[in-house]
Amino acid sequence: MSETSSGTVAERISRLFETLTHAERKLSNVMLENYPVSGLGTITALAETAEVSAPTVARMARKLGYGGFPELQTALRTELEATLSSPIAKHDSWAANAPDTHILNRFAEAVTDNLRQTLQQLDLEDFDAVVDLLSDPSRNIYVVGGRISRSMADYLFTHMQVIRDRVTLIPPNSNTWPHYVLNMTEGDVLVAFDIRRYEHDTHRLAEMATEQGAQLVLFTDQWGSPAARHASHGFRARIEAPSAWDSSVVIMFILEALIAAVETERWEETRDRMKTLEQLFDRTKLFRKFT
Amino acid sequence: MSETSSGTVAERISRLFETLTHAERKLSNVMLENYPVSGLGTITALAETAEVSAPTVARMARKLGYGGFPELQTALRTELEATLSSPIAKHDSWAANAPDTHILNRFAEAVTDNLRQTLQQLDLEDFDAVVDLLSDPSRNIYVVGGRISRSMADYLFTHMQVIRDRVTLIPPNSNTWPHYVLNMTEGDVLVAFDIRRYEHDTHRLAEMATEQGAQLVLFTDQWGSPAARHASHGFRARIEAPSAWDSSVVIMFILEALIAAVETERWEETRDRMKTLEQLFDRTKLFRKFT
DNA sequence: TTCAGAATGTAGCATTATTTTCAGAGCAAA
DNA sequence: TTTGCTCTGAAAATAATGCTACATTCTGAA
Repeated sequence: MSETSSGTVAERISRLFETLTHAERKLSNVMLENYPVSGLGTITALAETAEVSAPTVARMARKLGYGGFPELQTALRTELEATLSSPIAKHDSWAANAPDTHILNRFAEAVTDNLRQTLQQLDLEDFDAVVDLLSDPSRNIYVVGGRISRSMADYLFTHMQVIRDRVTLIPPNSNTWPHYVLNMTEGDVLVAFDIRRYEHDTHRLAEMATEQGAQLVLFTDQWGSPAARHASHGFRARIEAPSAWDSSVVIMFILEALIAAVETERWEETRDRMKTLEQLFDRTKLFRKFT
Repeated sequence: MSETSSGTVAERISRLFETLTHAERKLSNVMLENYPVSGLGTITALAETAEVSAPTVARMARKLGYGGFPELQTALRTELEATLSSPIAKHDSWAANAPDTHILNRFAEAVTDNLRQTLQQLDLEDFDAVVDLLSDPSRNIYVVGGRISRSMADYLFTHMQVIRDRVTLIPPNSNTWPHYVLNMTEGDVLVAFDIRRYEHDTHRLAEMATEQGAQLVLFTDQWGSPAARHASHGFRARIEAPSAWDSSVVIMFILEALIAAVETERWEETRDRMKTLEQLFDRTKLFRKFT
């Protein structure tokens, strides 16, 4: 079944993707992005959209097992006809060829529900306020996670570290926490993750930090962590999933939106820092060669 | 509102139908019959299907208010595009009370697009095969991430560690990697994350691991990492976001779905392990009290 | 760094599609 | 039947599309 010359255009692209070159991949993405309409215009139009040359498109058509671009177009039209004539069918399931009951589809359903519900009740003023806090270069930012949410904390830390100075990741081992609290002062920000099962230690840390005058930004689930009473700002994400575990996808989503917003807020500095970082990486690479 | 030059192609045809000539009516019927696909081929093909001449088709396009046949085709494609993308429920906006342009809404749009497109081209056989690999207790599992994707690796590791034995998280420092490769044997599994910018070291690790007989499961982006050539199974996630960074949300999604599937596969063992884990946590807590 | 080989784009050409021109067919009215 | 009109399609002219050959650029290995 792995023959080149069978299946829909999209399938063939996916199947051959590994063997495609840089320009061809760029083209593939454009074709799949607005499938199949983007492939129904002229070869020139498609080439321009994908920012590749027309011959590249023609070569790709060959690679996919068609005699040429027009032949590929005919295939697209045939597919489209079949799709349109079959009743609703369309977006019943997310993953193609998978039954609705496949874990991927059930997960997709759950996650988009979570996302919708979370956004519905998310307080925009809170969001913007947190962006301001995190953008303020005079504040120290501390990030801490729990047993599972540690990865989220880590993710936020990695990105914030690029964007700005004075960001600290507090390690998961709660023995060391007092040392960090010791350094917190009025106006500092503690970003904490506390998803069920809520961790007693996190609660304590929040308490101590706010007593030191730090502001608490709390990420929690729809039931709300007990630490919430100390929080100046909080995000309650829905985390339900068809699994024994909770889903962190929505949390990740909010994090990324936050990061993007902070980044925009301080774009000048961020850009400079990113540039410098690139250079430093290059030098590291060079350094390695001589080791 | 009865102007010729407005509305969809179908609407215009209906509106003008009475004024159309014999040959033009024959043509109209063909066009409406298999709308809009029949109009997307060449003018000659359409003419032949309708058993009229090509000039008739061109004249008709003019009558409908278009500059020529190609212009009519463009209109058809635009309509089609709108039709195909709208069933996916154009959410007016995700976050209540926020303008569409708020970063949260733009992000939500991008992420759901990413999710949809990723699932569309995701290979289910690959997915199921990876679930089998990760469920097989006789294999050692190694997990490794890059500079950013490290958090993803960490997240997977944390969960897999609960579910099963013999899971190792390879640290980000590539100096130590050979030590890990040394231990890999036939049938072991290396789960690697390589999102752009692709890291040369990761590529090398993949190479060495597969030479040792390990199977490579690779998470990458839509452009595909160079390490993919060594991969037995791969997931290509779309990572575009309205930000200077890429979005890891879809990767996280796939991870969670994988984890849920593996968990289901070996539910008996997982349940026992989770129960034991709970008890261990309780004892840790107790232990603390006396410290 | 240098070099070979692959990948990509440019330019021109062959092909195909579209439009225009024009002659003939059909039809209604005188 | 004739006349004049519109409609229609054949064929030529024009425009565009898509393909091939070749030059340039890029990439990766030595």
